[in-house]
Amino acid sequence: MFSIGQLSKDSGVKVPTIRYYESIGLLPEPGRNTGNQRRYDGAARDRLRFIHHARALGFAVDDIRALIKMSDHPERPCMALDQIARDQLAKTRTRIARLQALEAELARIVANCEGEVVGNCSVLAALGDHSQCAGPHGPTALSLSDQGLA
Amino acid sequence: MFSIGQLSKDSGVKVPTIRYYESIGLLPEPGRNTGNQRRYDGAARDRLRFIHHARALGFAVDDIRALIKMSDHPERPCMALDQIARDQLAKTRTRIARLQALEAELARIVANCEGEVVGNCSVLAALGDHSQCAGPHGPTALSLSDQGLA
DNA sequence: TATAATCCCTCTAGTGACTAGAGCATCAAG
DNA sequence: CTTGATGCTCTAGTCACTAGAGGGATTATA
Repeated sequence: MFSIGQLSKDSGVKVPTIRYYESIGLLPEPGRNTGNQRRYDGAARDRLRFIHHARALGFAVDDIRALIKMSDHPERPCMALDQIARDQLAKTRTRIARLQALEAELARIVANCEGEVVGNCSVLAALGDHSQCAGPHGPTALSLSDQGLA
Repeated sequence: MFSIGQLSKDSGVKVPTIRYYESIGLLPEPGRNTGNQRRYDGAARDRLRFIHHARALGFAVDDIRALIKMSDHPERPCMALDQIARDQLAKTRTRIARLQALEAELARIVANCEGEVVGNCSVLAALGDHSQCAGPHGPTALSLSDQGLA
């Protein structure tokens, strides 16, 4: 049995984040010692590592909740589980593609700058005039929230 | 002079978002008609388009604020302005690189699945055991907020 | 045993960039 | 003059944390 600080070091998850995970039901409530401090066991550490790894791979908390729920039924087929992972892979690829389009556009904008004054700066001009864009970020092609920015 | 709804259509920015931009000082407060409704002119539309385009390229609101401020001094050198754009390009490239590392890891995890039951699912195993990872998302290599997830 | 440093507790509020909804006022068309 | 769309303000919610206040508990050292 160990303290929340020890668990934090073992797992790489910050102390407030561990408490946050408990508050949203990702981690079960642990036991307490006589001084009301949380005391964890190896199972808690394993689950927290699982959560941390999944978050590091970009899974949403809701996905992780679903993964944990499924892991409680080891006899069932794992199709739904794999599907969550495949969806995450697809989301990641979509994000990469969109960011690459932005990268190309930004590179074009930056390349045109000739280091003069603001008044005739090509960067400002490019930002102000959407029609100069060759890339795929037309008014409807990209939603901001899909860029991983929101 | 046109209404906020018309401005929204012209710019591709939703009505509540326009009001939000005004509330945080990105857009100047427009005039009102006798019924207290906002009335915009072409300059407002141009500025909103500028903001929209910059957001679509991933610039943070604070960056956009800085860009707008600089555009008020057309006689100054545009170095600082270009630097913001170059920083954005660098950020975008960093995000792409990190997402590509995640993509590789996810692809590896998903590829190992043989479609059986949850109990021996390789996806769960891979998520639970960080040490299986070949990629660069070690415990300290990636912070979650740097993935564009936060 | 006393004390100091470190750790832990709960609770509230803040982050970024919006989005949703309540409850009401105004406008444009027929 | 009515009706439906549009507009107004204000509050609260989103996501996944993070920061801070104001205290209590534990542990290491003197």
